[in-house]
Amino acid sequence: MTASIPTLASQYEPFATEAKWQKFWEAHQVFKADPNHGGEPFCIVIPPPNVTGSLHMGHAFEHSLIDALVRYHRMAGFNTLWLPGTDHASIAVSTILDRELQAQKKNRADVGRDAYLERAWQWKEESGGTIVGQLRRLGLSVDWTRERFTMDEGLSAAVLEAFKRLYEEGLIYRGKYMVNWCPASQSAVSDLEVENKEADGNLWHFRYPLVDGSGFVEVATTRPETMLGDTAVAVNPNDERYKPMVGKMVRLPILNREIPIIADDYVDAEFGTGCVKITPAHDPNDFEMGKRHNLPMINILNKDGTLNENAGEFQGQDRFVARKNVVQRLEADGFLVKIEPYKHTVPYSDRGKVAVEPLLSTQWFVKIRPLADKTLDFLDNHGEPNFVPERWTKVYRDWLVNLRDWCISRQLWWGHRIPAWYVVNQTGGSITDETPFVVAANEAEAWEKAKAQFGDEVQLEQDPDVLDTWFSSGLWPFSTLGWPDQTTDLQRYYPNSVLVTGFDIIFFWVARMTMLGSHFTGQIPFKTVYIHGLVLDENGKKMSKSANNGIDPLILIDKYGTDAVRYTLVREVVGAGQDIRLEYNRKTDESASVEASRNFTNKLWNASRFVMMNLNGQTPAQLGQPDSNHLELSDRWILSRYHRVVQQTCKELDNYGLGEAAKGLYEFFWGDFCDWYIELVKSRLQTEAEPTSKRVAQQTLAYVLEGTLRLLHPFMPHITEEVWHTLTQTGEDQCLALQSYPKFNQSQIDPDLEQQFELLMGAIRTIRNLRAEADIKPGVKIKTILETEDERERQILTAGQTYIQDLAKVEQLTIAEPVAASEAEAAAETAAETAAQQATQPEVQKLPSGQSNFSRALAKWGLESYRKPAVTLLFVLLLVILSRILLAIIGAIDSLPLIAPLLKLIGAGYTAWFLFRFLRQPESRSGFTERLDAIRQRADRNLTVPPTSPAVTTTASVAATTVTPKPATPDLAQSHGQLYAGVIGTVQVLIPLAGVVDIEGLRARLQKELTKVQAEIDSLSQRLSNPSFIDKARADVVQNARTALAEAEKQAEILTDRLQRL
RNA sequence: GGACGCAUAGCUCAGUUGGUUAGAGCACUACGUUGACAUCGUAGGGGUCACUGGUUCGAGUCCAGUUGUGUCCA
Repeated sequence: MTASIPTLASQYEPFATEAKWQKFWEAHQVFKADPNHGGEPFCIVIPPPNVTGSLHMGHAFEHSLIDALVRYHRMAGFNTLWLPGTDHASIAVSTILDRELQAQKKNRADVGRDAYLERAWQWKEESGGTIVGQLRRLGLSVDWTRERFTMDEGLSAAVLEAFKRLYEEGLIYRGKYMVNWCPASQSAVSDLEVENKEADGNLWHFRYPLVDGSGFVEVATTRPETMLGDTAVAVNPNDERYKPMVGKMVRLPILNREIPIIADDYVDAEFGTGCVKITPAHDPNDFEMGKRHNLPMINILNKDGTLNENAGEFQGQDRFVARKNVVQRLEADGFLVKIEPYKHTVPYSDRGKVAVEPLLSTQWFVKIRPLADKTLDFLDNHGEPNFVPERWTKVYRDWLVNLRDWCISRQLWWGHRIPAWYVVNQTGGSITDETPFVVAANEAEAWEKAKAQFGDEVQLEQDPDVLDTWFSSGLWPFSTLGWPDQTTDLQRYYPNSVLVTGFDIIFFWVARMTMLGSHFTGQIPFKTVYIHGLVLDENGKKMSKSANNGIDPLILIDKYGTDAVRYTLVREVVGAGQDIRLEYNRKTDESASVEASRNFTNKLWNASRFVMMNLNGQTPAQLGQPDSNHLELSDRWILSRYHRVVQQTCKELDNYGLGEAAKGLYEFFWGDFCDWYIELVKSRLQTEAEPTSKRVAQQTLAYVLEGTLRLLHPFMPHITEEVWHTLTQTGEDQCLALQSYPKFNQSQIDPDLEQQFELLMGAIRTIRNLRAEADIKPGVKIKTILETEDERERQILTAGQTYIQDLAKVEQLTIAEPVAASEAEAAAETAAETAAQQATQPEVQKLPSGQSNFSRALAKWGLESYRKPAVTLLFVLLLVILSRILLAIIGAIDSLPLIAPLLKLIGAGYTAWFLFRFLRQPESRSGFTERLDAIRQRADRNLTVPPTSPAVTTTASVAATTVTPKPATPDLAQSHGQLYAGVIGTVQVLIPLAGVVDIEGLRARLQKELTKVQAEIDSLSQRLSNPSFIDKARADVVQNARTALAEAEKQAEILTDRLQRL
């Protein structure tokens, strides 16, 4: 595949690119896992989205995180599988279909089970198709050949097998218990599908008369209509007030049923009147009490929430209508004591959005304790699974400890039908609570079992109910891999490596998987559980359907591109588990944070364009790795930064620091690579540039860009794939997604070098700052003097002088040792006197002590590579000859009286002129050291050295229009009018200005800086004068403080000096 | 009522085992269209680190409490 040529477009256009690579990856089965390949397995199963419509931002977020992890591990050499699929979502889909029927004034029964299921499958095809399309649009690196659905053939077989085994082991039972009844879906729901909401209600107080006529007891309730099902009144056995009444009977108003007063520890004597009405069929606590005291359990509700025949005159009324009527009747009969407003929590059905009723009914349950205990054992004794962040372990554990038996039957049609067949001929042809049944993996087996048990004449009917969806999703990590068969996939990829999911699902799903997984496979289904936060809306609210504040990821993808959206979501993550907030403008469908990511993709695109435009059509492979023998300062710096970011990125990714990794790459690429390195190498890429230097720059650019594309690939797969193909010119046989992830090379990381580079960048920033302050036009080239007493700083600045000149637009750069203050003053005073002499007698300042030092510095900075021995030799020879001739001439005419001084002067002047004329010829970096040598030789041999100027002048090499040696600072100040000044480290930055200078502005700026520095000096010296600090703090901390103080004092000195001169 | 988070620049958030003068992106101000990028560049302004107390030579960071806010559980 030929990638488009990026030089054509100056803006990245994501849509064609994304579609292209999504198609490519899938067509070439790039992500198809091969269990027979080598490599440590890395497997993640997708948390299957419900087939209830479309994906929301939470899915996009979760999938972006998973894909980053998966792509990273694949590139890092793991045998990687990411298995996609969807969940049938029994209740959710049923709710949708029931509403659809309701709109047609029909119900489930009207259409029949078969037609209903046909419609359900049709819905699944539509919604599942939408979702799978959206997954593709996200560019996920899933293995589509292994796509699963919770109700497909294999998974259904796994569900039946699991049910059968649990039943045979006595871990599934059928019984009549209190369940949460949802009148909307007319099904039982599990504890988890109930949401408790606080509501303003009332506490109704009633009087129940004692049968013996000795008075009343007063009870209170929030659900008055349940009194119709009361079968007792309970008090605390230790409650002195009621002790004499225990055992007596009261007459239940309206129904006139006689019910007993019982004593039970459960009753809180302090609450209300201390007397509690007991409705065993409609309250979980009352149910328990009812069992303890053998009370009758009277159900007063129909499945749809209306009252049944046990409600007497209220039969057929809706529960809320009946509530009013019951109260009215009690009031009329004189049993109502009072009504007080009361805040209480009401259980609501998560799906049906109506209040659920506790109801006694016959259901299927999983006996949870044995499963939970086994899972707890894995957690407590083996530390499995490992939660990231760790704090979720406690939530998970608490929940496992407090679990109650799990109601798994749902009175719905869409789902896995419970594999129990009732022998209905035993109970008159219909299913009752007492009908015997057989559990089997299929109907044939059921017949076989039933016949064996009940004879050949059996009549069977399968349980009409289906299983809770979580029963099948609890098997997902292994059922998708082929369980119960011992498939190659199962052996290779189970247990999974990581489960990535939201904390809201720990209870629903994670615990189900660990319980079922540990039971059926003897292993926790995943090593690590990575819990991420939620995507909050622009107001920090949880996105939900009911609040209607969801954001469709596709709207943002259409606007900014998939990579931008994915990158935004991942980048927002901090640590792990924290919620992320997505900026979003609902009026314009714009998001500032996604726009920032889009800009980043564009930056990546354009920087890559720049690099490719400057490689002369060569690929990174053709260019080869950066030639270590010819690396320049900036090359070694960016390579050091690059390897550092490789190291950091891998470390972060290994520890689930996805957001940090993404941010680190952003900063490296935009900051280090684009803002600094590319700017630094621009001059080396010109056609007239020195070929070796140019080639090394190209090699380094290509190498770092190619590596960065790999690093970024897990976060922005499409654009990196596109650019990588163009850059490397590889065909269809390869793709970035399957390249290896970069590995860092410790030997390339040079902290010392990076620190030195900080000084250079600081100097550049300071000069730019001064330029801006002094209102110097961006295009204007200026003169700049950098002064520092620190020889090392001078060396660093000298080594990077072309960088300073290039990036700060400096035409003439002087790096010098400052003169002492007293000397400066003296020099300033005598400036006028010496002016004439200076005008006629060019001066060259003394070079820094010892050339050998300087040479070593050059060697250290890698500049020695630019020495051209032959040229040097030739040059030195020329100088020697020239000197000899000059000396000979001078010597010859020296004998003549009076003329000697004049000739000496002329000779010196001529020498200088000649040298500079000559020096201008071979101007290039290679002439750098030679020129220094020349200046030094000349200074040593022929010229007088002004005693007041012990400074070095290293004039600009390439861009200099003049190489006239500059006088030392004070004189320069005199000759140039005013100086604009700043400080970085202990380097004084001076910019001579010809025109009018805003003295006050400069003074204010210097003063501000001085105040800041002074504050630091105060703080540091205070600390250092504290004996206990010196005593107790770590030695390096003390040393750092001393160094910092010294530097601050130097800065203060420089700034004070400057202020005085104004 | 219990548990777990969060509180740092106008906004969204970083800030490693306590150690220089607390950072980034967005927004804002000024200048700039120099042949990668205006979806850009350069520079700048902007913070009593929620509050109170404690530990420490030293606290945004650790401890206790208070306030505000969010989530889960009951």
